Amino acid sequence: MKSTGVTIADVAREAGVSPMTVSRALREPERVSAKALKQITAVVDRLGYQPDPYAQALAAGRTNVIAVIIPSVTNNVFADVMRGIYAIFEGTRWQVQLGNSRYSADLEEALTRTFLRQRPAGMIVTGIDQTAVTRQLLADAPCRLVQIMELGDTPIDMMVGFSHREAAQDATRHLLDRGYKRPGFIAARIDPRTQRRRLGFEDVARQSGVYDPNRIITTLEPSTVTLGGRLMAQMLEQSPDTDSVLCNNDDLALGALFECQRRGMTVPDRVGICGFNDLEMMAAAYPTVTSVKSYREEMGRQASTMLLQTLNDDEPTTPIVDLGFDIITRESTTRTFDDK
Amino acid sequence: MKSTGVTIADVAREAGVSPMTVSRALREPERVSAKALKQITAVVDRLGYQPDPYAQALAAGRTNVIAVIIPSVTNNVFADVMRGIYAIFEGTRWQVQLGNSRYSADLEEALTRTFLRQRPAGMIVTGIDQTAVTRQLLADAPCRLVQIMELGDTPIDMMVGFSHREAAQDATRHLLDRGYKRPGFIAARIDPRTQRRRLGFEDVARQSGVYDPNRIITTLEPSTVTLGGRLMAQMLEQSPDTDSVLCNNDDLALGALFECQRRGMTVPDRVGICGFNDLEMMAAAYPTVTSVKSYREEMGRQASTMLLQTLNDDEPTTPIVDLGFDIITRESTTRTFDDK
DNA sequence: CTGTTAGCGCCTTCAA
DNA sequence: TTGAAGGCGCTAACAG
Repeated sequence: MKSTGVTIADVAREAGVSPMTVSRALREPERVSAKALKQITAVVDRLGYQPDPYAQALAAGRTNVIAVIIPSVTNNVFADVMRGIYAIFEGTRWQVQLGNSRYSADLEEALTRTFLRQRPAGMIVTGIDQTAVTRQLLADAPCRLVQIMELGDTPIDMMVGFSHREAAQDATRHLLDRGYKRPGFIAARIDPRTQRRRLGFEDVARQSGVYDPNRIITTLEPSTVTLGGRLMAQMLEQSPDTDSVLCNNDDLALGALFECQRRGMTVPDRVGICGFNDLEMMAAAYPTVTSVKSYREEMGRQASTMLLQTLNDDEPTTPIVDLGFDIITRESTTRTFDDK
Repeated sequence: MKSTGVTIADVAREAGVSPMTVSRALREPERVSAKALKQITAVVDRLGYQPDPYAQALAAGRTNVIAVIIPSVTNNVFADVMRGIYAIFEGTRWQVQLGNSRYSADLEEALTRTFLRQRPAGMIVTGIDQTAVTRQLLADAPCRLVQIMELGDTPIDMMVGFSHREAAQDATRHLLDRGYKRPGFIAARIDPRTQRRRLGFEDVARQSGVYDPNRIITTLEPSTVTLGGRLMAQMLEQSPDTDSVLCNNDDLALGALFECQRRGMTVPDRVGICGFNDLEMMAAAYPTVTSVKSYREEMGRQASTMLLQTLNDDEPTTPIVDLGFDIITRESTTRTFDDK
């Protein structure tokens, strides 16, 4: 079975040059005479020649594949990151290939193997908690790599992210600064970043003398809005005096918000809610909730830009980029029709 | 640059057979003697041999790529579909490759070309509104194809979806059945499916004599929760007596819900809200809103299953599968602390 | 059941 | 600036 049928040899014949010249004309046009180039370009257009990526990969020993591994395709957070990545590679000669590790280190290892076998031109992977084997595979890989989402002291190569622990610290401080005295923490889908956020919460809660393990509720279930409601309900039942919650993400925060409304508890007066990521919907929520803004699309863009630089034999100015975060508070108008 | 370094020739040498036998052992183990198979398997494991996918593609003239084209990577709807697709192809020898057409028919055409050049083993594309050129490309493609999301009379090959127009008709009828008299329709990101939903709304509104163009608000902007709030506000200003809205999707519906709360309008008493897709969050929303449930993950699974059947030289029982939809109403408890 | 032969389409290397 | 030779790693097609 042929590909499109038209090969580099066809073009060469029609253009009256050797296949090699066509190959060059396509990849290094400046190393081909203007005359031949023009000739070849015309024939390529006329015949609709398209290089076979597999033959290219086989012959050249390298590819135009940018392998990206993320833990979830349904999570908005990674969808935003991917948007940033696609934005940068769009229109370039590089092809983004997505792998979904489904929050499993083992699956990630298998995926890494699969990808590496394709000799990608570059890789983007999520987080810093790869298995030792995966880390080794990546370190030995004959391509450049960016770890995204988090920061750490031992980057495999390059890194773009922010400190989830610090972000959670700041968010907790923010709650305390706003006058809340008994903050809680709810989290689902315990991945490494969730853990670090919990640590950040605990850091500040302890420092401030408001730490209470009964106000920390976590579960391994995947995050959903519904689950946010359930966890909030559980919180209010086991620690009824909880006056605020830091939620591990915005889905949980939204669920918590709905649960408060269901119970007729005013937000943010009776209960303050702080989410994480500041997804678009948080800006529209009413009553208003706070959230920790992460720069996800920018993270994808930054990582891709750095990778692109290395692909052009250019080093990025810094191998580690901290994108930071922001606590976003919105006008906290209480509902005018308050409950008793 | 070598791939892993170890090739089929290395395995063959170590196992004392010809490369061809190794190749066979890997792809059609039953056509190789038990002894040779065992021998080869051992060597493969010991050397960590991994076939080079590019060499395979080049030599065999076909690939293990399943090309998928969707219009958005950030839209939850497609994330769910993708989850279904990944679920089916996970663990098989097929590799899913995702393309993002960003709601552009031109980009879709370019993407189709790019994918086709890779001789995919199968394709999944979104919708039925491809350009004539794209349709032709797909029709001529040397692989099987499933169109998803919608149904139509002229499938290119196979099809899995549901009727958006009928769904919107039913949803509108549902609002009227619940006693609402002045339903509106809001939509953003006018894609073909959105158009069909609007038609469905208009069908029933006209039939029932409640059609009013001032209660139809659409915009080309992408859907967001914030935008849902804005459109709802606009609706209530230009047609203050609107008593219900069919929203083109759940993001808009959520925004509309928040806007109603901001204005102190009770849902569903003063205003009924119906979304589209029934995303997970809709189950948790309070006050409750109705939504048209679409079977997105199932759609991905069904499409993939059908494709898989054809890849195994098996025809699916039907080339066109209607997955239908459901109107999901939740216990519509009004808030007990009502406003004036 | 196994091996031989001959490419797949392109690119690297080297020589002209 | 151009071309010839050779091979990337694998697999069809055919013999044996």
